Amino acid sequence: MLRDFEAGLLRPGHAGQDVVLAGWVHRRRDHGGLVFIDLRDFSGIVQAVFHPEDAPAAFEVASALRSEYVVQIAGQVVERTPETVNPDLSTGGVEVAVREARVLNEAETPPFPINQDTPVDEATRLRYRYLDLRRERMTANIVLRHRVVRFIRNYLGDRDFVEIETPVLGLATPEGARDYLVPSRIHPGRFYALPQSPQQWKQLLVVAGQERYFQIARCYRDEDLRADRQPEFTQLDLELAFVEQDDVLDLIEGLYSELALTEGGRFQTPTPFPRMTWAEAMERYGSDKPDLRIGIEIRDLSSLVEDSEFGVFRNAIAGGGRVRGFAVPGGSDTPRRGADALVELAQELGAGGLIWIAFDGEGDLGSVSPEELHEQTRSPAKRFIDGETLAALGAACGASRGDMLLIVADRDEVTSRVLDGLMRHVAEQRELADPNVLAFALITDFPMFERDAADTRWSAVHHLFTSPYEEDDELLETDPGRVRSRAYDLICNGQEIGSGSIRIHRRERLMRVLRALDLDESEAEERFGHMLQAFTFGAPPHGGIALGIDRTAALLAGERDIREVIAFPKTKTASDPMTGAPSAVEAQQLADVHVALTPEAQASGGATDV
RNA sequence: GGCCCCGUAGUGUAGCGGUCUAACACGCCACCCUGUCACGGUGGAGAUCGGCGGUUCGAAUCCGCUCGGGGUCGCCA
Repeated sequence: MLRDFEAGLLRPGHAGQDVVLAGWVHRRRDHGGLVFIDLRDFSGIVQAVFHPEDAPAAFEVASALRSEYVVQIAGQVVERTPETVNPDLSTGGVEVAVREARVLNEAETPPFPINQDTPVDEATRLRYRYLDLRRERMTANIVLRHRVVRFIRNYLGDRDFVEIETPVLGLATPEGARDYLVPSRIHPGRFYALPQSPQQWKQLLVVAGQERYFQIARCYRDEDLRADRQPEFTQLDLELAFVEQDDVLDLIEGLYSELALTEGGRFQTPTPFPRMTWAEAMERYGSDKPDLRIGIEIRDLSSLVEDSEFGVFRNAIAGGGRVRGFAVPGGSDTPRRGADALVELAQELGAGGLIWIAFDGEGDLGSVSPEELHEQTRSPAKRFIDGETLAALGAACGASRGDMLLIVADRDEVTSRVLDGLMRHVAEQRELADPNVLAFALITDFPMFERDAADTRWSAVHHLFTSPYEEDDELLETDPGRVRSRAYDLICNGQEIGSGSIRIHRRERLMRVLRALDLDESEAEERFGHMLQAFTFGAPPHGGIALGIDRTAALLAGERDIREVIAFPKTKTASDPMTGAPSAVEAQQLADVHVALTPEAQASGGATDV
């Protein structure tokens, strides 16, 4: 070994010991006649002192050191005098009096500071990712991610789960996300697809008698990216035989609450996790992944205004819609311009408009007469709404004076989307969500089907193998939109963390669902024949869930962007500025796999000639 | 694929038609400094303002295209 001790572990108890350390020059402080080096290794930082009298040769070396040089030093651990102790450093009680020093490698001046957490352009960070990862915050994030995965493996291993790998080269499927395709050399014109998730494999493993399967699985989707989306990402995938919905939910709640306790100690994590149906979540929050930290709920105000002379309200109700809204605590301080911006946001989200009602003053709404309340309230709809109604609307939303109501009148689908968007917006603006809280919840009973983008046919909300509620079975043929499924999500702080379901394990039932989706038998046979056949050989009832490891790690690291917990992420255009991937390939490589480029692809730099 | 934002020394920013011969901080280089720890002091080097084209007497600044990065909608069963 080039060292016999780690820098970050030195404590006053080691005083007097001779140690050899190796690491990077984190910072150099040259006092002319005395040089301090902060020596950094994976374990942390310790101060090394170079005295010209005590070790002239080492002092010479120290004078030549620069940031990120790699050095080896030998010297004695010395307890610092009280006035020179550095309380900000875990090793601040000691320093190393260097006797010998050796440069193991020199370093160019880094393109951005390694020794401080300053913002740096994302592309530059990725181009020098190995330097970016040297920074303390990133090092910690990567370690945290490791700890998260290790915790999961231990937790599930302790509960008799078996980790099983599934193929990366699989069958392409037309539905769902776009596949990453891999051409076959041996089979001209045929392609593998990289897995979007191990969904079918895990069900087949349960059919295979693996009653408790899990995998930390890499998944690939060729779709446009976001801050919380990468072309390749990692799921905790798991599946169990002979379980019902609550068994899976209990397992996930146990796993995540203990994970948060162990690796997210700086967060407050309320337990048990609230469970609510999709319908309840949509009613109370307008979202299937509400941020429960915000603490605001949507209320149905229709009955208060159904006789209103205000056309906006009356027409919405007459058209089968409702009037819904919520109170923004302290929101009456919103300036006119801010209110206009909210109206604009509501329209962008698809609403015809937005009624805002600002109750000025303070105290209960009832502390003044309805007439006075009306007078002290600002709202563009004021002349259509009398004082009593204002008070009633406010009361229904739990508002006091000083608050502001945001009200939308339309079909539920619209009011939910708009109010959810508005709620997130004002919560962000007003910092209503406590950053020190992890507010998990489990959402159940998702609808089974939704209209596809073109609104021409029904498509599965979760996936094809999700089990509908038996009691909704007759709706499969009559009213598919009302069929509820045994699908569930784990959410946290307004984000979906994972999603799963109890599966259909009988062939006839699967065929019935496929028929509801207008898939005929031969088509189904072609695409899912292996699954349909597997189900004929005694498939046990089963269910599972898949959870986003990247999001989980980001949440526990307090990071917004999953790129901060991925060692080598890709940019928004799914490229890697460091390696240059994806790249053109030699013409021969394409020929080997029987692939020809379109003229457009060639023009944009496709293959290179051999 | 649509919409929006960003691109100025190594890094982060300022400048937003002429006074820019482009400013500031950190970093870098040199010298000084024996107890600092975001050490301090003095001096210095470093950008033709992402690229191309246009408007203008004059462009970092305005316009178009393009490249790169980011956000968002679509998309992501």
